[in-house]
Amino acid sequence: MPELPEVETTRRGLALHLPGRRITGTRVHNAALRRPVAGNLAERVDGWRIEDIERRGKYLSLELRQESGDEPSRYLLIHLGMTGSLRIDDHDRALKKHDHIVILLDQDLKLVFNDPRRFGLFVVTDLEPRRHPLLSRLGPEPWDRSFNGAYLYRVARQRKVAVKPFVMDARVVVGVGNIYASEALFRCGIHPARIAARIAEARYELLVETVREVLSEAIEAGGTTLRDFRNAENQPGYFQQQLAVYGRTGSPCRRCGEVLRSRIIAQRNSFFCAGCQR
DNA sequence: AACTGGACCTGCCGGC
DNA sequence: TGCCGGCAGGTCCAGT
Repeated sequence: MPELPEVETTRRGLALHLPGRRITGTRVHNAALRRPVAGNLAERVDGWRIEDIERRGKYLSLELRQESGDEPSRYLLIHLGMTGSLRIDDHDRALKKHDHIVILLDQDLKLVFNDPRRFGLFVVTDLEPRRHPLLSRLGPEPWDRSFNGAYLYRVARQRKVAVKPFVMDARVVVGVGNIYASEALFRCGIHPARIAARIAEARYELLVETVREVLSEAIEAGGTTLRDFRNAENQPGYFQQQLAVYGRTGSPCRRCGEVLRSRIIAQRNSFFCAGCQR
């Protein structure tokens, strides 16, 4: 489900409700996520106040503080995996299938983590998120100045992989998943199977621009809803209407009319126009 | 160091 | 109608 735009959409929705809320309890209905949820989650977050919610790559971090104030912060690191979602509900609203974790809040609210495939993560830590092992080796954010054509060109020197898995590698740049990799590469005319080391710096400059463009537009549209993505207010995203290649195998390219193709690259289905992309 | 394939899960869709 | 295979938005790890 979520790539960066869907995670950012979720963050923005939660940011309207969570800051200032006090955690009054937790319910773990199924701890078997990609890693088991800490058995002592309740005692580690009970009574803490949610200070802020941030995003790093596809991770969300909730900063928690004690009411007293001078203790260091504690954090909930949350990853939505392929099918995860977070929503705010009224306290007594019934749970749904795959609602694995519930964080009870004051003002009769609750934060609910739902994840059918359970590839997501729900981690409590006293480490600053950027120092946590899950996040410490992440590459730049797409809008960081350090993410530029020269950087991509340099990093690609020793890579023999195709450019699509290259830009989907979170150590290279965060947030670009299977949908937006295909879309960005289409927009800048780079063939997804082209070897990363065989792309000129100028074309990488272009790729940086189109990655930013596609992600920004998708955030504007509230993300892409293929099957089940919902934001924190339970509304779908609308970017799927603007997808130029993803999931459009066999349809005509909107730019040149050629029939769009797909093929598996590095175990992931990849969509492109053989006429527009080299 | 970098790449590959497999593992982790459930739901849904199409074909028979 | 039901069963079965294939596929799905993401990482992570072991083996090479």
